[in-house]
Amino acid sequence: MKHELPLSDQMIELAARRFRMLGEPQRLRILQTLEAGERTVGDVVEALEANQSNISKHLQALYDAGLVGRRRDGNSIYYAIADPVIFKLCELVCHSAVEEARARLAELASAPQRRGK
Amino acid sequence: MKHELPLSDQMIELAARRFRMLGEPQRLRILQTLEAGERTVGDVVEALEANQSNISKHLQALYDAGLVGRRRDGNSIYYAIADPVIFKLCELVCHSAVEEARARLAELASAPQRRGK
DNA sequence: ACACTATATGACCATTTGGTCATACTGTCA
DNA sequence: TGACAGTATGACCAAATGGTCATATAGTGT
Repeated sequence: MKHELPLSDQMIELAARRFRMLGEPQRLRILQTLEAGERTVGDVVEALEANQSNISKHLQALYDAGLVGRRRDGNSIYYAIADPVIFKLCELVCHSAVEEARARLAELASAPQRRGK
Repeated sequence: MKHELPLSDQMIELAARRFRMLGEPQRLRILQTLEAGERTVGDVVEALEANQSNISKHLQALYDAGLVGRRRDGNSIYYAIADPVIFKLCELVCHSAVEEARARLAELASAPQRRGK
């Protein structure tokens, strides 16, 4: 049994930073693209039919955050997931999000009290 | 064995929204405050020595996102964690963040190639 | 050296976001 | 009803963020 003492502000900041990294749809798509294995920037650009600058910047951000690794091979740079825990996180979030949506729907159906704005 | 087919854009958006909710230090602090049990807005304000508007808005956001629930009791409104998976998420993120920081330190110590900007 | 490919980055803009103040709303009690 | 406590919300500002264009950088092959 361990006490859950409040996390230090540093820790909070660190965790928030990581969550924020995962809080962008485009970045989630990129990570999803990398799930099958390492990919070059161009690969991702093509897969997502996106802007090169855009992908490059997001990958840089993910790299700075330590969520992906990279290696150079000739002209290309291969990015890869650095920490698979990412997918565990996504899985958990998706499940809970779906559950929540389901619950909200049920609530709407039975007692139509509004919740959103 | 199940295929990991790409999540729908809707799903991605939903997951991103939730991650974004967790991507604010102040909100993490609020959730942490609620970890021990339901609390009124005022309780949280006091615990975090924060601005009332600020807390109220964050709680509203968390509520809209379905991360917390609420009930009224007289003048007060009690907020409570709606989905404990939140803490699992935080735990995972904190672990991985710490690991990553550790790795970065080790790397710095041995081969001082810079990573951040 | 030159041309070419792949990636990174600075500049710029539009949008979003969080914080705060003042104020409105809602329930309680006399 | 009026005074009060607790909470929500509109208005405003400053800062952060994402997207895109143009350009810079780095490696390859001739």
